[in-house]
Order: sequence, then structure tokens, then C-alpha cells
Amino acid sequence: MVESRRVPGPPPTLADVAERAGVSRQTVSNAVNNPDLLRADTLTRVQEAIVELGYLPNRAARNLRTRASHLIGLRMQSVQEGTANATGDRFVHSLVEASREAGYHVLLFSGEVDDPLAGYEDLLRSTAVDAFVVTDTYLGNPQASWLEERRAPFVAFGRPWSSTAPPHAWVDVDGAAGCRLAADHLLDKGHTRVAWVGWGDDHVIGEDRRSGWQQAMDARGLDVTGLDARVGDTVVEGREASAALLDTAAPSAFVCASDTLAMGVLHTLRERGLQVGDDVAVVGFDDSQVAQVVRPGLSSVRQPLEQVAVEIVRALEALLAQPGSDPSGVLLTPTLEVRDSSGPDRR
Amino acid sequence: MVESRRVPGPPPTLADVAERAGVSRQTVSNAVNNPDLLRADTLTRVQEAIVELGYLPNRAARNLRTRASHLIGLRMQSVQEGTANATGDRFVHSLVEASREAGYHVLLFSGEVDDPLAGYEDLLRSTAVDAFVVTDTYLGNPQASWLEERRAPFVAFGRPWSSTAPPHAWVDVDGAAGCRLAADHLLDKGHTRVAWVGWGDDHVIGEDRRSGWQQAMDARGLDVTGLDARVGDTVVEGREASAALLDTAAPSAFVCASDTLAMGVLHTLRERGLQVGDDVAVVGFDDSQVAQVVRPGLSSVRQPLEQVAVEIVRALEALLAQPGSDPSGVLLTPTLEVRDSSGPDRR
DNA sequence: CGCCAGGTTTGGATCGATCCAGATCGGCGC
DNA sequence: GCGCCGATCTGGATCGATCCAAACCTGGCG
Repeated sequence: MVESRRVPGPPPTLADVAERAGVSRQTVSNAVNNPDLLRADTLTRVQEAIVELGYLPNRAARNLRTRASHLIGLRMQSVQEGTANATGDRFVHSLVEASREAGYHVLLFSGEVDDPLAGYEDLLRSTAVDAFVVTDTYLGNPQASWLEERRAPFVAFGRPWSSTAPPHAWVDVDGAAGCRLAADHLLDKGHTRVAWVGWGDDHVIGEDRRSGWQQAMDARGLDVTGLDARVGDTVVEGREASAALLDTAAPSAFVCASDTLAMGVLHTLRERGLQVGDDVAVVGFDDSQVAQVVRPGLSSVRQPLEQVAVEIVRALEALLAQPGSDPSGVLLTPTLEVRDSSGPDRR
Repeated sequence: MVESRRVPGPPPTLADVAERAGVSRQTVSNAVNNPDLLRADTLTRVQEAIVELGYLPNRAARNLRTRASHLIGLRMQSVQEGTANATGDRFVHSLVEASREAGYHVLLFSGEVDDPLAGYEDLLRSTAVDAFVVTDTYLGNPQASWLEERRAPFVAFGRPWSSTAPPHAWVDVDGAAGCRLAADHLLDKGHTRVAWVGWGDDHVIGEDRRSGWQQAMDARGLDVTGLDARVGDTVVEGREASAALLDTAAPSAFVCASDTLAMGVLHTLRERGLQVGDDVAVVGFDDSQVAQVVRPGLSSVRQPLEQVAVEIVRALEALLAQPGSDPSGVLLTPTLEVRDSSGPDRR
């Protein structure tokens, strides 16, 4: 009713609220954190004072006392120009949203590109964040074991591919299942020669995705010999690899480890005057903006990033509530966004 | 030399360092914050103790005392599916990087989509952030004046388009200059009928960009009547608008307010069997990933987001150092990324 | 009517850093 | 040898919340 705070001035403190409500500081604190400890009428009185003054607990003071910041640290990946990689934005947004619902905020940081640990150390030691979300758990990445060693709570977006590393909480998307989905989709349409364009065989995620394609082919008794290529994640390499495959193995469809590679395939088809979809079908991976706006639309495997974020936050909460509990892993299944590059049925 | 902290235990405090170095707490504090107050040998001794213990000031305690969090709040925009919008990721990354160099971190938050003020209020009152970066300052957006009213320090990425609003610090990219650049680029190649595909005339940013195209045309004494279209920011609308323009005004080149619209134009050209670049040239805006991977490559106006971030942080620092100082504005000029969709010279 | 258990409320100590004012040190001029 | 000033260092108070233990109610029961 008062609402006289035109010009803010210093924010009200717990003591201000206590004085206004005629109770002690501790009672106000309880009203905020353990309302059921108060008698109903006292609670009402305090809550009114809180509203009238527009009180909100000072974060720094609360953090100091409770030894928790309610912040989740996330290290920004460097943006790669020239690729269709779109997971970054969508994932970060989902994580922010999921965190909010759990009462957390996301703290972004970065560090020297060549030092994957930079930034983590400082935030940890200065108790600036409660936990980390680690996103690039490719094989040989030191963050996970480093954080494990310091007993820093963290959840990885990505499986611990190395079995020697200590286990930690993780959430991941089943890339193999996604590529099986893509390959089955094409096989169901009547294709028999479905090629794979993926990443080098030292790339565990790439090999995982490739295994999905291979499983689908194997399940139908189709030979995959000579039907695959492994290159770097660039449009040019996708173009060259697909051109070579067309010459040597005459596939009628391609499954790709990324939308970037799929764009390379589309370039090749166009160069050769082949109709995308009608003559040769293509499916990418990531459902990037590129897949959505290119014409004809590029069918693509879509990672359930919103769900990933929710599971990550869930895991973080478990971790922070039960520091000693066994870390768990969650594997989510992607979906397939079907667009024109899938082409018509051939049966 | 000790380095005995295998299992972390509680982080060391100022008092721990003081004891080890045989000085008072205050002296350690000075060693960290005002090293020039100490005698050289004392400083060395304290610094050694700091290194040995791996001390880093507790953020919460420091924040409480200094009434500063060294955090910059940034509200996440909702991701738009089906557009080529790429500024988000690049800008956020640049901002994180620029903030780091100034000793700040970026705190991401979000709020109900329909309430543009949600989230700001809580962070402000709980003194969780020192300042905000506001990114969507389209006309009629209430954040700026709301924050102004509460005397919350903030810098806008985007000009205050309304002259009635109180002035605030801002950094923006000169969209008109960018589109003038794009149009001049095409005119220099010999085009005379350069069309505009942009956003509705109630969209101030769209109108600003359009004015750059018009200036370029005017400067060469070229009539723009019937050469423009204003639609929503979707691929489909870009396709339809360009088709209509080709029928009615026969332009030989297009400048677009976004890469999304430009993709629509590319679709139209393909539908009609026109060679992109050779028959009709196209320039987009944003230099999105789509522009980079589509074939032929889409020429596009590129915003200097890295520089924008640096200027924003610079403005924030000025604002926080001198709360009363006059807010300033910075207008940066974009560049043009030339790709194949520009086509060859026609002279 | 006094006492006790339970529900409520309270004051003091505390988290870890910085602000402040005063104490101590060292050197210099007379 | 004395006094003074600036450079250096120190202890206590403080930021605003929560933890803790103790004090205060209230009603029920012997």
C-alpha cells in the first residue's frame, strides 16, 4: 500500500523488515526459508512487511552464510565459423530455462582456448559457482577427471567414453540411435545403397553415430563395404567425400554425421545436376538453422536439448543434495525431422 | 613448494594466509587489492603464502562487503526456429570474452516470454548483478525506461529509437551504413535495378536498414519506386516477396534486411531457373552460418559483434565507475562479406 | 495451582572479506 | 638525542543473512 520507493535508495534488509513487522530478524528469515515454523498470524504480518518494502534477501550475504551461490558454471565453447553447428544456442537457452525452474542461474565463463582447465580453477576456489556443466567430454578431455579430483560437483553433457576414467554424472544423446533412425527412414523408403559420411575414426562420437548407420544396414543384410567416408567436419570435405562415393559406390542416399557435412553432399548433388530427394536422398544431424532454411529442406536428426538440460539440472540437484551418492547417467533418444531431402518413397 | 592439497578440504581464507605469512588479515587483503601499500619484502612473503595455500578470495564475502558482484546480467532471447538468426551465439560469446578481460562474468537469466521485465527485478533487488546488458531495444520495449527509473546501471545493444525516453548508454551497429555498403557493392558491379526486401515499416530497425539502401540508390539518381517489399522475417515471405518483385519490377539484384529473407530470395531464383549471382545478385544481413555454408555462398553484411561487446563492457565500466556521468552512445560500422551470390561485374 | 512439553520467538555468534581509525616503524632535520 | 611525518601494519567493526542455543509463550495435566 505504501509503494513509496520511487527512487530506490539502498535495498531493504532483513532488519528493516523485522522492524516494520515488529519481530526479530530470525523470524523474518524463517518466514522466508521455513514458513511453517511461524504462527499463521505472524507469518502474514511478516509477509506483508516484505511486500510493502519490496524485500529480497541479499544474495552475497546469503551465499556467504550458506556456502552456496546457486550459480551453475558453463564454459563457452568457441564458435566455429563455416559450420552449421547449432547446438550451442539452443542448449544454453534450454539450460538457462531449466536452471531457473530449479532456482539456479547460469554463469558463463571462458578461458584461454588452448587450456581447457582455465577458468574452472578460479571459479571453484573462489566458491563462485556451486557446480559446473561440462559440455565437451570428447575422449582425452581432462576436465572431467580434473574436476573429479577436486571433488567439484559437475554433470557432463556427453558420456565418459573412456572406461578408465572415474565415473561421473552425465547426460547424453544416443547418436547411434539417431543415425539408425535416419538410416531406417531411408531404407524404409526403398533405398538399399545408403552411404555414410562421417568423421575420422579417432572421433568417438563420430564412430558412435556411424555404428547406428551400420546397425541399420546390417539388420537388413546389406553390405556396407565401400559405402562410407570419414573426413573432417567441413562443407568442403563433405562435398569431396560424397563426390568420391558417388563415383565409386553409386549410393542413392546419404546419412551424415552433421548438417555441415550434409550441406557438402547437397553441393555435390547440385553440381552433378542430381535432384535432392528425388534422385538422391540426404539426412543430416543436428537440425541446425541451416537444415531449416535451406531449400529443399534438409531432413535431420534433432537432439532433444531441452530434455537434456532438464536432466542435467535434475542430476545437479541430486549431486548437490547428496554429495556422496552414486553418479548416474541418462541417455536420451533423438528424433528425426523429416523434410524434402528425404525424397519420396521408392517402392 | 608444499602443494599438499590432494584432497581439497575447505578453501583457505584470508586468515589462513595471514597466519602462514605472519602478518595481519588486513595486510593480506592489501597484498591482494593494494599491493603498493606494502613494503617489498612483506609483499613477497604474503604472495608466497598465497601461492602455497592456493588462496583466492571468497566471492560471497567480498561481494557482501564491497556491494558488488562483478556479474553482468544478460537475458536470453528465445531462439527462433526457422530463421537464420545467428547473432545470439556470437554476441554472447564475445560478451563473455570481453567481460572476462574486465574482470566480470556473465550471468544468464530468462523469464516469462510475455513479461519482458521478469527476471530483471529479482536480480536487481537481490543485488545479484552489478549491471545489465539489454539486447532488444526495439521501440516500445519497456526495459530501458524501467531500468532507468530504478537507476539500475545498464548498457543497451541498440539505440534508444524513441526520443522521448530518457537517454541511456548504448552501443549499436549502423544498419543503414551496412545496407548502403551492400547496395553500393552491387551498384559498383553495374546493377541499376537493385531491389529491397525488408521488414514492415513499423519496424524501426528494418526502416533504418532500408534507408541505407535508399541512400545508395538516391546517390546515383536511381528511382526506387516499386523496387521494395516489406514483409515478416521468414523464408517463405522472402520467397513470395521476391517473386512478386521479379514479376513487377524486374530487378537484377536484391539487398535484404536479413539472411532469412535472403534465403527466401535464393529459393525464388532457383524455382525460376535463374543463376544466383550470374543472373540475379543477392546480399543478406547478419553473416549467419547459413550464409556461410549455403551454395553459392551468400554475401552478407556482418555486424562487428566482437567490437560491440568490447564497447559495451567499456561503457559498463565507465557507468559503474562514475554513476552520475553522462551516458554515451557508440555506433559501429558493419562490414560486407562478399561471396558468390554477389555475382560478377557487369560492366 | 504449579509444572512440563511443544510450539514460537529471540539474541548472539558466525560466514570471510573490506573499511576505518589508530598503533607502530623508520628516517630525517635540527 | 629529540620530535615529527609519512610509510607500513594492525585490531575491531561491519556488510546482511543464517546457525545455534536459549528464552519465551501456551495449553494440558496431575
